Amino acid sequence: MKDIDFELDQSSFSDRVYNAILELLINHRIKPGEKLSEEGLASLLQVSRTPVREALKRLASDGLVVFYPRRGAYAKGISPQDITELYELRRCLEVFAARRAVGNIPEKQIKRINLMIESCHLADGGDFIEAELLFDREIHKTINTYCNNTRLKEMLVNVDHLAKFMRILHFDREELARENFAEHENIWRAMIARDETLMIRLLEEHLDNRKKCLLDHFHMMYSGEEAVHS
Amino acid sequence: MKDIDFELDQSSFSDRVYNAILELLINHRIKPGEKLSEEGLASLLQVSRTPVREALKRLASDGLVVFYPRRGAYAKGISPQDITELYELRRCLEVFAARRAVGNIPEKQIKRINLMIESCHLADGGDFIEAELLFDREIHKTINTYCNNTRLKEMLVNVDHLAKFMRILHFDREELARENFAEHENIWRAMIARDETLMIRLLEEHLDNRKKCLLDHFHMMYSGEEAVHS
DNA sequence: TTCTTGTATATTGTATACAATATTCATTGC
DNA sequence: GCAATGAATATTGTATACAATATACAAGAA
Repeated sequence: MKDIDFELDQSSFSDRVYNAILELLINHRIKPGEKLSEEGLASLLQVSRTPVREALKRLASDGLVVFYPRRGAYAKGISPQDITELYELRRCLEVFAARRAVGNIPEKQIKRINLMIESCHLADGGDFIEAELLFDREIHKTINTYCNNTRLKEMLVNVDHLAKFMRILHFDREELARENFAEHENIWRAMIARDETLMIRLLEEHLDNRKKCLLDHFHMMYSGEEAVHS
Repeated sequence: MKDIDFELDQSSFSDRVYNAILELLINHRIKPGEKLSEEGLASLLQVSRTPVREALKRLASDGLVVFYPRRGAYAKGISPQDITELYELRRCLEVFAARRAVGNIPEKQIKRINLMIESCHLADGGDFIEAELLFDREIHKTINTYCNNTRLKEMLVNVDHLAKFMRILHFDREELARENFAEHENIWRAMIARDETLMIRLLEEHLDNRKKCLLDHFHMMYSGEEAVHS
């Protein structure tokens, strides 16, 4: 008999704790600079310190957490320098990935995303924000899926997590979503038209805009201070 | 009184075990596909399983080790696909880093490297191989140091480890060193002349050559097989 | 008060213990 | 002989124990 794979949740405590803490960081339930006590997280998540420690070490590899010897783990502090560095790296990696993905995306996926764009055009207010988020995720997922490079995929996921973590606060969510959508739509149209040069230009502009936006917010919020809870 | 930092070896067992296993992998004392028993490494390195596990998890994040749930850690297997993917990623990251480093390198460091090039020209045989290795390391270290992007630096170190790990066997060490040297010297000259366009072209050619060289060796050694100890 | 200094407490880094799952290997049946 | 089965063994994943270090806080000196 062929091995019917029941696939009963292979994920370990370590993995689940990793994802849980990642969520806490990305949703800003844990803020930059905040201490991550092993015991505290262990009792919060109802496991022992061991899987918590493994998760924290992994998050440290990801760059979201910093370990100070014998003093424990802290959520990474964020400085304008960090934002600048991250977005420059992101630009490098995403442009590379997008170039590789162009011409690799199956017709079905193209249709799927075109439909999501339609939805955005039809929706408004809260619905638009929701629809735009789905479109945003899907376009990034598509580039990730079809760039055909395993390690690059991991790095893209990583910079994505870092970017989310650094997106500390946004005032006007709808305005942001509108800007994001306009930029993404243009990038997407260049992608499916296979106009690589245009796509790269638009993608670079997009990321530069997002970087600038983040930096402006950062400076407005923390003018004078060096870093957020460094 | 100013804090005179005695700096008495902050490194933990975890760190030292990590470096030890990394060495074993890079020097091919542990071969691709080989099992990495926690108990075995623990007794080899005279520590408990805990720091070994932390080191293995970190190496897994680095992509040098693969974990199979409840079955343990294995040195990553190598396929031509892996080599191709790595060198394409390396090209992306190193070109980016080199562009950022150009014009950032202090005069003193330029002189230092120029001297190392001199040494290579003067040396021959085993001495040349030795001198070329030093020059190779120094040029990469220089790009890493002056690219001014923390996360990028970590990624460069990572792809460098992966590249070393995949460099399974080389027959003619001197011929390889000569080729490497010629390419590196040209790249370096373009860098200090601040001819970015030429530098990028030479760097890309260099990495493509190294990739091809590795793939050729791989195919010669394992023609027919799918991967090395996958 | 403010700055030391010392002690109690808490937390980390590592070792060990233990339960759950893989692997090994001998035995059985074909 | 070879595949299937199952007990014995080994290894992993997680919990706990323990020693070393850091933190917090109280008492005393400047």
